[in-house]
Amino acid sequence: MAAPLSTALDIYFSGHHSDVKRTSLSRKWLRQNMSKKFAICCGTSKSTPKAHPTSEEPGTKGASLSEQLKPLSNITLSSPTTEQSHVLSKPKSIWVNPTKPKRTVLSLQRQKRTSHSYNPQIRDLKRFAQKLNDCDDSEGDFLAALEEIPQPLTRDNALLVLNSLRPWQKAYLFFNWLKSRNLFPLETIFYNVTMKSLRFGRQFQLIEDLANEMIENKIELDNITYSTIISCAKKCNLPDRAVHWFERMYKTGLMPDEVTYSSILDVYARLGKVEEVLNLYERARATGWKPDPITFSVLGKMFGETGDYDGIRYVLQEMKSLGVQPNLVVYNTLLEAMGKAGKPGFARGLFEEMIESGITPNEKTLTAVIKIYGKARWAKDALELWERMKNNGWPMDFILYNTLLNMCADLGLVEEAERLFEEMKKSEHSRPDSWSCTAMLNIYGSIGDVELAMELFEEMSESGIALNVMGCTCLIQCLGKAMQFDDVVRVFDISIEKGIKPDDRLCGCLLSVVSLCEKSKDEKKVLACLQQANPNLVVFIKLVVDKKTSFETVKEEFKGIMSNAAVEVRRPFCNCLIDICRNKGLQERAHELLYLGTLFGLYPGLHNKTADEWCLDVRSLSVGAAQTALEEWMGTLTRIVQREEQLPELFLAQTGTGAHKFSQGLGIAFASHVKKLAAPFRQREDKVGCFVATRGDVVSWVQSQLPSAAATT
DNA sequence: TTAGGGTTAG
Repeated sequence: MAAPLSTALDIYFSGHHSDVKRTSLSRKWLRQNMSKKFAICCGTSKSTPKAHPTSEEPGTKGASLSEQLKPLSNITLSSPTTEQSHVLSKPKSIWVNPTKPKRTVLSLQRQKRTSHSYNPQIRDLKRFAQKLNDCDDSEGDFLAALEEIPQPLTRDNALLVLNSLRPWQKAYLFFNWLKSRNLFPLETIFYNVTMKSLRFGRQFQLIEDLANEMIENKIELDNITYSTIISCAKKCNLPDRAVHWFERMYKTGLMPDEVTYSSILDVYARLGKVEEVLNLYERARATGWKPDPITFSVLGKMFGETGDYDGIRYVLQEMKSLGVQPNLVVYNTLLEAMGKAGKPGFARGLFEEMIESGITPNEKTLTAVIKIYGKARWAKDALELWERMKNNGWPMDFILYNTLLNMCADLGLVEEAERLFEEMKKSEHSRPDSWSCTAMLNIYGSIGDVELAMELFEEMSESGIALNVMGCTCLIQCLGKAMQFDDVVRVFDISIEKGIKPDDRLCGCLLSVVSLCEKSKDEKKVLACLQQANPNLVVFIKLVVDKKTSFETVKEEFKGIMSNAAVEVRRPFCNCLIDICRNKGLQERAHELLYLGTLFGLYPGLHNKTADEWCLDVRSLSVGAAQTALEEWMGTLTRIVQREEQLPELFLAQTGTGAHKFSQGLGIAFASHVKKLAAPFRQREDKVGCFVATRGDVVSWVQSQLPSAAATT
């Protein structure tokens, strides 16, 4: 039988592929169709999958709600099956009768809470509940204290007490006591209140036990029950259980209201199932639902997680077209999302719009915006905002303090950071912690001030602030650059002793320190550290620096090392390995490594070609890797000239000015290598870190390198 | 927490 709830949307959205193309397609589709009252065709295939409806939705009349909803839970929520992929691969143009109302997927009415009348005993009961809260946690003491309960213990009185008990253990004990006394039937609300308490204690198993008990005793589970179960599963990082209960809800014929619905949207969003979220969202919208700001916050966060700028704009556009005014949380979420999508300009606009609308930013807003300005290196905007924060007395907390410190590190604002750090020391609620110290170590590392970095390191152990893995990395990097290898080893050993677990970034840092060692005794010491952190990496280094190792072996092992490393450290790993080889005069191996790095996609955008201009962009390369890339490029150009193939008018090599104002070494080293190779590039005066050559320059350079060729022309 | 959903740090 045809799936009753199926519409064009079922076929279009039933896929479980989360690739970007489909997601953006879905959204595009959503954008175009949201306001239309009927579904339109969405496929071109001529064949009709039997399992799906064509122009009608047959078989829905008289079907139970549970049956009607089955396809939704099966098609939308469960894992993909061959049948579904079949459906997906053969979409069919279909029309849905516009006069037929959309089948609902959520109840537009939020579940009403029962109102209770004023309880004249409220003061006595509150006092009694307080006494229970104050008594010892042991079951015996609690039950003894219960003997003094004000009489009579009516349903309402019991509920009031249950609601006032905390922590969860006491509420749970009281609930079980009520059950054993059998004074009155324990209806849904008693379970809901108890579950709420259990949720605070993250006791998902107990909540699930209670839910099963309700089912067994035929006590109705309502929207509040389900949303409590789902949000607890989410809190306990058990998305599968959240989905399970959501599906069960449909199967039993209970329609979720918007609270339950947005809660499950959030579950899917956190699982990264963008398409499912959009599917559910669209379906609900199509039945006339006007989502509230919480839903938009969920969507905004989801798009932020994938840095999906179009998605964020879609959320804004939806809110605008539905006349939903963003609240503080929505603004915060969208600002955060804009940051993740790398759109500082739009974030700034949104922030100003928020202020304009009369909303006062809180700590989270300011943390998001300061972070964005810092990462974008917008010093002017960051400092202006900081000033505004002070002038307006906007709220600060220690996360915001630490974010300001990180911003200072990003912008190289050393004095400002030091002032702020001192201010934190004097403050009552925002004393420096590991994060603050890490930011300072980062700053001292960036300006290469080993003394200040080590001073802070000692100060930390005196004041009992633990060094974390990132602080350790910053400090070791700083010591390495200062060639203080014994201190590198000392800091590393202390860190391990104190229980720091080395991560890939720390390994990358140690690897870069290895590349700085000039004496073999230093190299040995640092390699011994690396041996503890990542023995495989040490094995690989030995293999690579051994001339006898074949390229095929290097390639195989390279693959293993890189696939085991976090994505963000793969390129730095490769850069350092190239540096190590070059330092040992193993140029050929360095070229092989650069080739492998390129092969495995670690250097996207290294070469950029247009008809008029070829560009070598070495901005993300280390000195050795950049030199290797330049040699490689000159070799390629030589071959092209010799073969008399087409060349563009202009050649460009970019080193950039260094991502950080303290790291400008690459341009200098590159320039000297250009000179050494007598390559025809000259540094542009108007643009630092940019080297240019014309076609004529390159051709004559090649000819000068090949005297015999020059003689014949 | 006063029966249920959303937002801050390398």
